[in-house]
Amino acid sequence: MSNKEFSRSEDSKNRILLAAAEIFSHKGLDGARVDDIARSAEINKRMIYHYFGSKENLYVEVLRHNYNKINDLGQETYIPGDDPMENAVRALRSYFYFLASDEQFVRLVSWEALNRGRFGSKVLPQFLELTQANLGEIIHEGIEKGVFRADLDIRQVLLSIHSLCLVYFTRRELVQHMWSRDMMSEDMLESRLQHVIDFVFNGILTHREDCVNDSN
Amino acid sequence: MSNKEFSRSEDSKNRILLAAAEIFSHKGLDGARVDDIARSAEINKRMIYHYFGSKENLYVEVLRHNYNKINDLGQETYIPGDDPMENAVRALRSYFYFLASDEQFVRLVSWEALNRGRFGSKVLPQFLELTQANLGEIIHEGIEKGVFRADLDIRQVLLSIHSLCLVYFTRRELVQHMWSRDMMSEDMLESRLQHVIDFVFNGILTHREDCVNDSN
Amino acid sequence: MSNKEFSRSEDSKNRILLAAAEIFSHKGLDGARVDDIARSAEINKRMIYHYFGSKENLYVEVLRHNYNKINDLGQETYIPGDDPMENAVRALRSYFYFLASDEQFVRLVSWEALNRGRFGSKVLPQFLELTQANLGEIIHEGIEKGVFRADLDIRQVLLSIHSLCLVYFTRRELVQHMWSRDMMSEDMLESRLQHVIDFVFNGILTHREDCVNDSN
Amino acid sequence: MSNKEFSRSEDSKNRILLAAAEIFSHKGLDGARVDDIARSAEINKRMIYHYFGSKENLYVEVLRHNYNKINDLGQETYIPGDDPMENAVRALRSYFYFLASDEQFVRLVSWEALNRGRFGSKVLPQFLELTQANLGEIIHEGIEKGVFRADLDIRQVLLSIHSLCLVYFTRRELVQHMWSRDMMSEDMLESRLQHVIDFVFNGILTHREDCVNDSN
DNA sequence: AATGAATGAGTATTCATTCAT
DNA sequence: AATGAATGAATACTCATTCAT
Repeated sequence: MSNKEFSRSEDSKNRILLAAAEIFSHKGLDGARVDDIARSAEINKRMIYHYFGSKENLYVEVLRHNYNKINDLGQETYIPGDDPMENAVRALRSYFYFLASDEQFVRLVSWEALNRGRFGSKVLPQFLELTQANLGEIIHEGIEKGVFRADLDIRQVLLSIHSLCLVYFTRRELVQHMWSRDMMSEDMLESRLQHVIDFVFNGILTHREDCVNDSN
Repeated sequence: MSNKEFSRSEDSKNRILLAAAEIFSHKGLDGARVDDIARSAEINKRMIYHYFGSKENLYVEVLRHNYNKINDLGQETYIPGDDPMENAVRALRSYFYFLASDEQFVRLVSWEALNRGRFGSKVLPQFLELTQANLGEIIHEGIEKGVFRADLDIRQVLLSIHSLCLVYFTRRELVQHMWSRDMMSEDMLESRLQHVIDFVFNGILTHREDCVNDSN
Repeated sequence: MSNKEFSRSEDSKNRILLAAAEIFSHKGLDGARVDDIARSAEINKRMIYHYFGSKENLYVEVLRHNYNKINDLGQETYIPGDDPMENAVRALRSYFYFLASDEQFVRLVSWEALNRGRFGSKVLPQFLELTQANLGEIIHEGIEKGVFRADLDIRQVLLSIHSLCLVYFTRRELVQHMWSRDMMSEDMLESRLQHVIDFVFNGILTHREDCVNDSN
Repeated sequence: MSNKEFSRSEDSKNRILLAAAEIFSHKGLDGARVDDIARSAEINKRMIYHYFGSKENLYVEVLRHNYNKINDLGQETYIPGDDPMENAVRALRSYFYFLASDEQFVRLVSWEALNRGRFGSKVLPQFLELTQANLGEIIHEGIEKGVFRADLDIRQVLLSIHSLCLVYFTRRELVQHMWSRDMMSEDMLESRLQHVIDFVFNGILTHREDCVNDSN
């Protein structure tokens, strides 16, 4: 009984976690209601306390579960000997589409930022590090190989790339309202990504193009 | 008699607004407590309802009050005949330091984004437009004068610039934890701004510099 | 100054009383709001406390003021030597139209009944006595003259007449809904009154008619 | 298991309803306090909101519950072929003693009348109709059989009978004060009922009984 | 392992009343 | 005589959590 793939209890616990993740991501810790989570998980409220002890604790578990998603990310995009630019583009694309695909993650991370890590940040590993360790190395390599400018502060660059990807999703509603386009359509996603890549490599000044165009 | 500098009631209303802004910005709408606001404003809770009707309404007024801050911003930085780059740098600097100086604004806007404009976005003008109308025109002008690349999608550029400035503040805690420096110190602020400016104009690729160097 | 017809203060006091009467009559003591009364009287709330001391006290004054209206009633309808039936009809008509004309009175008296005289009945004279002292004597006289049945319990008759008139007004809404006619129109009022008179004198049995018809 | 006589929740819900009925009937919607109801029902206040949603809603349920009592009334008093007068007396007696036995009902209905059906009348069927459909038919039948006068407006008669019964209870306190007798004693109740019956059938004029044409 | 019912401490909101001028 | 601003105590309603089974 206990060694089925998923015991009944594992299943319940999971249902709670998924329902909670969804609701916390939409409403935040303070806005979420334990009753709503229970209803959405189709489970008795009491079970939440049985498995997780408290709302706060459940929230932390939801965070942990989401932060783990990052581990699945980006490792496979790095091809050791390859051109740093190629590697960077792959990493960037991988990160961008990860954010695009997982609204829940993006929102949870944002709530957490606003709550100044009331819970998550103290208990959990800093996810930014995880995210960008990879990209950090690529850039470092690119600088060493002379492909990227030597005067760059890698941390600033990482933060900037992070920003360029993230805000497209965190301010989606507002921007959507201004652009009146479906910002999550394939087209729009891809053009944002292209813009970001271009922006990261070229900036906005004209004379660049003279140099870069031919190599492009 | 009634038009003294500030009537007593104006003063009370203001105290409430300021206290509320501070608390809402820290805890969000759901996390804030009316009692805390009253205590912080050193006023009877009843007056909050007298002047604002409800917690929600008070929140909307706080948003309105904050969004208005943008109007005071950036207009004076634009010098008509000047070099678009100079104008852009000034606008960027002005926006960056506005965000740096007003944590409250940054946080309120972020809560609002997460709440998908539960209140603000319906009632209030889209603040992003206001913010960047200015910068938008500068870039447009820059493109026409051939200073900026003609193939730019201005909206994407605006969003990118917005992102590069904003995230430094919205993720301050997390980044601070990684960089272990006081991110709000004059030094750090200025180097972030320099990075952003440089990033916007030059991107990260090496060869640019070769072209740009002479003009630099 | 103080011996004008109505000093300013008298006027304010009156405005409060009238506004309060209207609001108490509509919403009852518990449902009425001091703020509403002040607003309706176009006076500062503080004045209510100045003149009346408390909401409860104001309510009592409103009751007193209304109960006094009864004094203006019915005395003039009684013609000493006249046929008791004529006198009774006149008294009945007078009472019925008094109720018809003064919804406020009817409602206040009804609230008071439901509140089991939480205030009014202990402080104020029993208005039923006042109302019907007159009619009581007429019936008494009618019995002595052999016009009315000798076996009547006058108190029961008075209560019955009172009921027949009153309920038409106290249940107006409900009845109106069933009858779908404007129950306060001249027509409807008069036919109710005629019914009551007829009912009081004749009851509903047929055989009466044999006797009465021809004389009619 | 779940269909025991009364599940625990049914029992709680019922306790709330009964306590609320009692308190609402005494104090009205505005005068009643949710805390009092909870205390009286010996239950946690929260359960009131769990089962009924709001004070107002609970009030409506109390009304519904009370209005339903009418359904249990009067049907069995009607004997098809019987003398209309007998049937009428039975119906009248049944209604009169129903009111006598259920102060709660009488008071709730009265509050509702004063509140002009703020809630009840919109949500619930018109109870007057229900009450008197029965009596209405009896009178109709009586008229057809020539027992009751043909010129009667049945609706007026119904309202009159209603009035004669009702006011004895709605103005109980005031009348009691005047009559100084226990108006709810068996004796007094029965004599009021006899008076009403007599009054309805005979009115107050003398000649009727003898069929006294000549004195007219 | 699971559940329906219950709870106490909180939380927004309202109200009659009073203060300062 | 009058007012605008302020207050404390209540009041309706909510929420995370626990009890009994």
